[in-house]
Amino acid sequence: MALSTKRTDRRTEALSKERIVEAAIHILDAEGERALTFRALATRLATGSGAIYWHVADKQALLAAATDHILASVMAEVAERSTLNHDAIRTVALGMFDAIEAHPWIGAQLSGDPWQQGLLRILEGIGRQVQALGVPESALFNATTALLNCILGVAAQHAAAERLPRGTERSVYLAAIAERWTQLDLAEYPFVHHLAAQLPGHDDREQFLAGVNLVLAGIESIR
Amino acid sequence: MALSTKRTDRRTEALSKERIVEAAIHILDAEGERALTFRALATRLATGSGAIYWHVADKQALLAAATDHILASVMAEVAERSTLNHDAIRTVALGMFDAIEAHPWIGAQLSGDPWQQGLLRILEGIGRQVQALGVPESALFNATTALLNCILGVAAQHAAAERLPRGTERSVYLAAIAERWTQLDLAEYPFVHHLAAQLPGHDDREQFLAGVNLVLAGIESIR
DNA sequence: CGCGAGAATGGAATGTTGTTCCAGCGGCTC
DNA sequence: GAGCCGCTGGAACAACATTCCATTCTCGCG
Repeated sequence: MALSTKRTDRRTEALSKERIVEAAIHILDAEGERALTFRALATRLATGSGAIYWHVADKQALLAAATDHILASVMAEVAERSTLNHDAIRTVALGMFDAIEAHPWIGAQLSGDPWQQGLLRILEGIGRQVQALGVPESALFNATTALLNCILGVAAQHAAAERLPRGTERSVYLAAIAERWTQLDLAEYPFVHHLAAQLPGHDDREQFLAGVNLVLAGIESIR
Repeated sequence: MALSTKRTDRRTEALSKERIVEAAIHILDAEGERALTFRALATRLATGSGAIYWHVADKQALLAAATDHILASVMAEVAERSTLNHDAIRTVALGMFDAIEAHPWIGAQLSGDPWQQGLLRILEGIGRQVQALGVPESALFNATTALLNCILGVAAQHAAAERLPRGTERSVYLAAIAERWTQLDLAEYPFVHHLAAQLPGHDDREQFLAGVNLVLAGIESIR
């Protein structure tokens, strides 16, 4: 009986790539990117690091799998609210924005490896709509990657914020940046000074959407 | 005399932040990002790692300083060919593109920390021209960061290529990506398949410029 | 001229990390 | 039951960023 119980336990809690990825995501979300080590992961899964390596090639693959897991659910959710063209693009883009905001470590992953599996889902989702918009063949690639750049941009921004000590308030962070900007030489950096003033109280989501709209307007003009 | 000679030598080859940064850039350019370790740096400077730490806070600061060093020279060079508005923006942008292509490790640095000193130079350079373009106050920030996103996008792409084993041919790299794309499920990724066909023989610089032009066109439309 | 304080140096030591290695266990097939 | 194989857990390893410290060098002051 003891044996059978143990076996059941084993089966129930059997190690698998999926279970590993879920544990990794939990650590990443709860304690940040730096806290994800194979030791921490092994502890949380009550096993050794060697066992994890049997399921996952290396840390990069683990992070890629975790990112893909999140992005897949983003696209799945977005796919339900089926809209068309412009609105569809905005919906996908905002879905990405929210995902990156909720899991900032994705930002580092995406900007570090933009052609990884996960982003292809987004490329596909956006590209189809751009195509449906009637963009000429020759400009398809450029228009789609321009939209992707908006996403990579916000990803980079959140990746930077992610590296901060845990629990830093967003407003404090923005204030610190504005502070640094205003300390620059006014004669040399007049424009940056100008921007610093409106940096606090700045809405990321709005900026992101404005960027997307700008690109969409540009696409309209070449259609 | 021996003493004086030794002292002179010391003076000539005295360690300084500048000399350290130059050595770091040399290693980064010659052997890639992964090769830049404090050991390698100490060896190249014929000193110990402790001495380096006296001049540089940590590795992040070193990379930031190296990046800033390059970006400063980019802006200096661009400033000479003084043009206006659209052309000035394109000139700055292309200068950045060329810099990232020549020193791909900058890509990783920029996308990892988009608000670092170095990028502010670019922000300033582009922002002024956007302002001169007559963009309304409320859209200034958004328009400028949208242009920056194009640069961050190409930075991320080169950062990914940088991580590859040394000496990988660009065409081979592109072919490998196209190969991966065509192996995706055609039903699920029709658009990616479509793009894969035109991925080899694809001109990065042109794509970059097209993205910038798209954003510029969008800016025109809200002016 | 000497001498002392602080700047600067070089290399050893420390603590983590990703990764590899291996001895063994459990279930499966003959 | 014997033997193989997928899988496990944890020890061992190499590399790294960073810290520490004993020593040397420089320069200004008495």
